[in-house]
Amino acid sequence: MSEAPEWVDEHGRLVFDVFAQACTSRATLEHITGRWGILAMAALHDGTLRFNALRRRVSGVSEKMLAQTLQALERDGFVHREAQPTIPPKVEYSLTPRGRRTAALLLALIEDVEGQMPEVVESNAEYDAAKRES
Amino acid sequence: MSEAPEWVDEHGRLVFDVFAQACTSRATLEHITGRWGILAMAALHDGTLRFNALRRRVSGVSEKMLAQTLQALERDGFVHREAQPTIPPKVEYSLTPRGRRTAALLLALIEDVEGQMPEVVESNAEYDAAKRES
DNA sequence: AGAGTGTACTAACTTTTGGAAAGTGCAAAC
DNA sequence: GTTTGCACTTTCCAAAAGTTAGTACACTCT
Repeated sequence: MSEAPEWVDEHGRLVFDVFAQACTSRATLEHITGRWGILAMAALHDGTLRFNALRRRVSGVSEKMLAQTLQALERDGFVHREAQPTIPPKVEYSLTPRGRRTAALLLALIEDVEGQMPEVVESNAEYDAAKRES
Repeated sequence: MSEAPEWVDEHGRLVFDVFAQACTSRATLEHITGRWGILAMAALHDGTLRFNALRRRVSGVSEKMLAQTLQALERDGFVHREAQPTIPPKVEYSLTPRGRRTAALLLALIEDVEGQMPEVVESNAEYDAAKRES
């Protein structure tokens, strides 16, 4: 049975490793942790959104980058795209079950970061002060 | 008592919001979720590493980007830098307690992604096939 | 009725960023 | 005594991101 998928080694373990330069998992990780990926995923965790609604929620994205980001996430199976061929067009984006699981982790991360921002701001000030006097 | 810090609103809630374009929390989030930030944090979660050891672990980083990434993480208080003024120089990087907490979330995310890579690869293939026939 | 706005993009162009290579200054190994 | 390693910084060019304009049509406002 040489039917075994290529992504397990001789011991049956997954061979994906983000620390390996050429591993495809690194690209996938970048899609979801990238500047806009993480925000798009988090925004969609609250529910389905249309393209421009998403664009307003993720303030600062350009249309080009949002489209590009969503295409990557759709290709990886995190996001579902449903287009109605009406005029004007209506396209709805939502998370797949897999995407929802991952988005939950991203939300936890976002909350962690927002929560420790006071310390981060203080840390920044100390670092800058220390460097200025050197 | 106008001693109240600027980062709480009139109801005592934190005002940091990564969805707001100008919020400093967005920059901080990018430092840890950026291409190299997440890998550096994850690598340091296993223990203290020197600059070049870290560079070997995070395969593919240029020296410039690793230095830049570590400086941002140190400034934000996620990473501690300890330099011994010997010749040749010896600089050790480790996570701060705060950094360790955040790194744990990043590790969970990395494991989640590595674990679903088989589905991702399949999803990629379907997406590409669907697009090719259109 | 004609102008303006909204929809979901793509294409062309410009600016910013990332990476590759070389420089630094000295010491230990070969 | 030449190569190697250390922890970076600087310079330069390619790649990525952002900005702007265009599409084709419908609905709203005046």
